[in-house]
Amino acid sequence: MPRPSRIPEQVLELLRHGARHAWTMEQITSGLQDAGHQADFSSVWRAVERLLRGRAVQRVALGDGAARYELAGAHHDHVRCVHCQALAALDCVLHERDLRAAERVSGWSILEHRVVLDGVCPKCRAEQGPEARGSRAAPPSEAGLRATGEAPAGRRARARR
Amino acid sequence: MPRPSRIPEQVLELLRHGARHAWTMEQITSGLQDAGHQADFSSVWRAVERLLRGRAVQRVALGDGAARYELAGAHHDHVRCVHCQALAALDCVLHERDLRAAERVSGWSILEHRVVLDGVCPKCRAEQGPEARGSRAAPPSEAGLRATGEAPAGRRARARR
DNA sequence: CTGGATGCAAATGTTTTGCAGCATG
DNA sequence: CATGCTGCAAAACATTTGCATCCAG
Repeated sequence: MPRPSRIPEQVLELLRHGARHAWTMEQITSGLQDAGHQADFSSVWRAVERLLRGRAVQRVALGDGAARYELAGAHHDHVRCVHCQALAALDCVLHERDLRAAERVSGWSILEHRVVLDGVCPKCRAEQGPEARGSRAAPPSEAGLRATGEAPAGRRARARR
Repeated sequence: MPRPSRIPEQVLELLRHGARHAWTMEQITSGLQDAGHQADFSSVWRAVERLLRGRAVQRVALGDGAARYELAGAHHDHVRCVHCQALAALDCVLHERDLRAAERVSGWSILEHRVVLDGVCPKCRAEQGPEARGSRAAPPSEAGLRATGEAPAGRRARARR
């Protein structure tokens, strides 16, 4: 084989021990660079692609237009704060029996699932007021669709989409 | 008011009666054009944005890099075939009680949820073989990650991401 | 007239690929 | 000394915005 393919390992290392649940490609790249590894974006991209194919990493779409990657296995779902865009992991909220039921009803075989919840984090609920609580159906105006705050853990500057 | 703002209405009409569950921006645009409406992409984009703000339409991320839009309300989850990329709607598989439980455990207020299941549609399971069934954890090689087939209902030519 | 909607074009951001070089087995 | 990983650059895509224009009120 050619070069010992360090980047995939470095990516795994980062995903295992980094302080984040789901990483954008850019976050992975700069994460590696911060760790002292010289890593080109496209090399990282290809490494992640390989890891995806090898089922070591999975892609999650949080609905904000940026693809995130996280370790496969240790399954967890995600909650995103509609105010500050904070992201947290949750123990799986979808039960096997519900998946089985869905299989029976639909006729599909279900292999994986990804759940993204939109909500309000405890911090924002405390700060920005209790009016964000409870109203599950249709909040009055357009609050939250274009959240203004910034995420705690340094997300990208521009809130796309 | 200015021009009678026909595009948002046309978009809603399309989403209500079109033969699709979730539409990409491009699908909406060409759908309107096929319906005889002259619709510029950016005008459609802004119309959808308005509909999003007005809570008439919601965005769903299926994880393939293209944002989809669908009517708000009539909530349903999505299953996507890892072989042929077909997309189907499912009755909600996530129960209120599980959401409440997640709220209690996490301390977040949960407003919305989006579930995307990956699986194998009945057609592909019949055609491409039963080996795709059952193996929930880690399929042998890399089957499905780069599905080769094309979706039944005319999806875009290139399978991006 | 006025203000918002529209169309066209271009900017922005992200993902993906082409290609040459190069380090290991 | 061939293979497949790397890096750099650019292409391909998708999303978003600027701006002049247009039109119902």
